[in-house]
Amino acid sequence: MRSPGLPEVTDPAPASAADEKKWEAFQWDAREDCEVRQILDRIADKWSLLVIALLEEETLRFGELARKVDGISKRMLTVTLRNLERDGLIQRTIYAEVPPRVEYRLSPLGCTLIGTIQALVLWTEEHQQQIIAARAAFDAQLEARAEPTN
Amino acid sequence: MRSPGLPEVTDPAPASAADEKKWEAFQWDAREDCEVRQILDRIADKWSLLVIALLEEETLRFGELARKVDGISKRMLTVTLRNLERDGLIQRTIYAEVPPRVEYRLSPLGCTLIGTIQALVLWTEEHQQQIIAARAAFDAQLEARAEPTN
DNA sequence: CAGCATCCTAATCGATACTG
DNA sequence: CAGTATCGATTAGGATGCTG
Repeated sequence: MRSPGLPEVTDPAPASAADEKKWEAFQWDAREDCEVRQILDRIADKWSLLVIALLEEETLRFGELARKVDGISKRMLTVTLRNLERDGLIQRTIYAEVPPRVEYRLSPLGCTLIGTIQALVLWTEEHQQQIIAARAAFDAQLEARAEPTN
Repeated sequence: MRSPGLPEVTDPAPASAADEKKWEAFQWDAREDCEVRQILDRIADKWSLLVIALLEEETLRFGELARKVDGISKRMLTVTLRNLERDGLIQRTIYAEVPPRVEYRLSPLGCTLIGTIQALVLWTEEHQQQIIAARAAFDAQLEARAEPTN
């Protein structure tokens, strides 16, 4: 399903960046195979946000990334980097040295994303206490409902 | 693993919203069980972004959401709505009527997210052509490399 | 060091049937 | 209408071993 080879461009001219208020129409929720949703899934996936955020600051090698992104496996790091590279968000530079060295950095396109990602992570950091509290309250409600006579 | 019951608050005082540049320290990439990453995974998941974006505009019923979010199953819509409700991002109102009616709307906390989500979706819409082109180029490279003599 | 291939488990998700 | 419960299929993802 994620086959290469450019799967049909349904919407040919959406890149008019000028109008900030295209939201009133709000037609992007339509089809499942809509490009926007596919791309959104990619950049918002479990590891991509992390990797982009890290590369936002500095160029990093594969091993450095592996160490910084705690919990990621070599396989998933490879997959994530490949996807981001395929989408043109990061650039991969191979240095022909004796111990192979490969560096990853944000591409110009990727750089246009950092503001948005910063905002998202910042929002999460600033509201995590509220969310944790909300979860606790919700779970308490559930338990109270589950064992009313206990 | 996603057990209820408030799983340990490691970071007790992060809600200082004033400093915009806490990014220089950049310590959020640390532990896998970090709250920020868990929350990020939740709101950035396949359906949550869609649902939040839809509720951003208007209050909607279960069936209306099901129709608007093309491709979602009843199960996933239920799961997504429950998660968002548990995180305190949406509010669920049950009307005791003959044909049951349940309405979902963004909570005040959820409303603080809409700007960020708008930005993310907007970015995707504005850059989708570039990404599609990057993918095509990347795939072409791969194929050229795979069959050099063919 | 970087990273691909393989195997295998665990989690996700969709379809269906049933309930208040 | 608005879900819940169950089951089977699909996929993501981790561990490991091998290559340039």
